[in-house]
Amino acid sequence: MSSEKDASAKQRIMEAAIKLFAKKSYSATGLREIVKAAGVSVAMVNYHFGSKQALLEAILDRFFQGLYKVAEEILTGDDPPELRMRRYLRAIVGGFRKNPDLVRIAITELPNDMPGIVEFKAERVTRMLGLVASHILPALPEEVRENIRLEVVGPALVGMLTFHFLMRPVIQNAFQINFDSTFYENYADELADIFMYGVFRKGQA
Amino acid sequence: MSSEKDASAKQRIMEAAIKLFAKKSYSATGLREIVKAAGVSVAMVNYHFGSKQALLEAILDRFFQGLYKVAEEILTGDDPPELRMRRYLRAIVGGFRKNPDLVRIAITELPNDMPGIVEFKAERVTRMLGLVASHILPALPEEVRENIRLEVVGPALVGMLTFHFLMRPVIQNAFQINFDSTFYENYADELADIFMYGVFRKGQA
DNA sequence: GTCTATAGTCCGATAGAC
DNA sequence: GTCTATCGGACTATAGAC
Repeated sequence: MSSEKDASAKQRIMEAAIKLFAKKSYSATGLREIVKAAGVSVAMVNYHFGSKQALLEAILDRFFQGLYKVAEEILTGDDPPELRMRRYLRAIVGGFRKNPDLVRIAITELPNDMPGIVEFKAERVTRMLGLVASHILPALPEEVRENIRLEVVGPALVGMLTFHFLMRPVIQNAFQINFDSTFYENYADELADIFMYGVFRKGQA
Repeated sequence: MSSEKDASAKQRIMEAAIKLFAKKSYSATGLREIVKAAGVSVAMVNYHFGSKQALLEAILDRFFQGLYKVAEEILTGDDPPELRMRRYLRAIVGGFRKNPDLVRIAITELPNDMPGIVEFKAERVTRMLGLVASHILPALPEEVRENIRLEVVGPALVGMLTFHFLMRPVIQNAFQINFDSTFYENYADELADIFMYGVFRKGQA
């Protein structure tokens, strides 16, 4: 249990699948490719996860569990909503940086019409946006709140946050830059500024 | 040539492929499914497009050609940059509304590592963001411009604009709303406000 | 828990007739 | 331009041995 090489077969399958799904998409990745990278046999996927689709659901679940956790830790409290929102965006960006593959998979695979996945994903997205809305909206002044359509602002924010990680290879190629820690030093705050000034019309903290 | 039923086989293949790629993704859609919907035989895809991948490239091309056209028509001129930018966002949203399937395909398929597609997509994205930047940035006041990192603001804007169309079925399910013309009446301006106040720190026009 | 072997289906591409 | 037939391979899932 000391190194990743000792990780359980189940864990190794999931790690390999995350890498491959992010790189080539869920449906373009074969089970053979996943188990080869994980060093196990095809039968292990169905033994440990039940099916290829259940493996994808387990991966998406990991992504959303992380989001819920951050939301519940950071959005609560009595600090001004702008401050809590800014901390939240920093935490989200930090989490995305650590797991860009999960972001890619969540964004590219969620919209697809796979039977049984539709309800699954709607439930998770609802819960996610609901957490943010319930903690932040009530603390905003009336005149700001009445001009916000949550069903417009929510998806816009998520798009703003995720698109960079979704398209990172393309953006990197297009701008010829390295996404090192210098790039990310003020990244979350630049996005937070856009959102704060754009939606709340104020950006301090 | 009067109705869509009379459209050429090539056109019918492309229309069917757009619907299916948007619904199920490129790699989850088989040629047999496409040609069945188009009322032709499998051989016609390779005859008219060369390969399944070339069909996808033709679809992505249609999407980007539309974007270039809008950019060149609307971004040019001597009006204040805020005004041109707002008109541009309105036009983009209008175009996306007419072809939500194309947006879905472009966003979900662009990041995938398909050999030969990588250079293709990087070239198009570069050209797209370059058009916007070259028409708008020079007209902005120095103190605004120096605080903008194009490689941050560009993708954030694209994410904000596309995410709604990418996730429309999920959002619809989550918020239990209809995306009718009432929903879209002020939609583009709400996004434009976020962008204007967020990035330019002013939102008139 | 892990394997091998295989069942049964579907894939993209093309040859060749019309 | 359009078709049918078919090739060779890859797919997911599972049965059964250890």
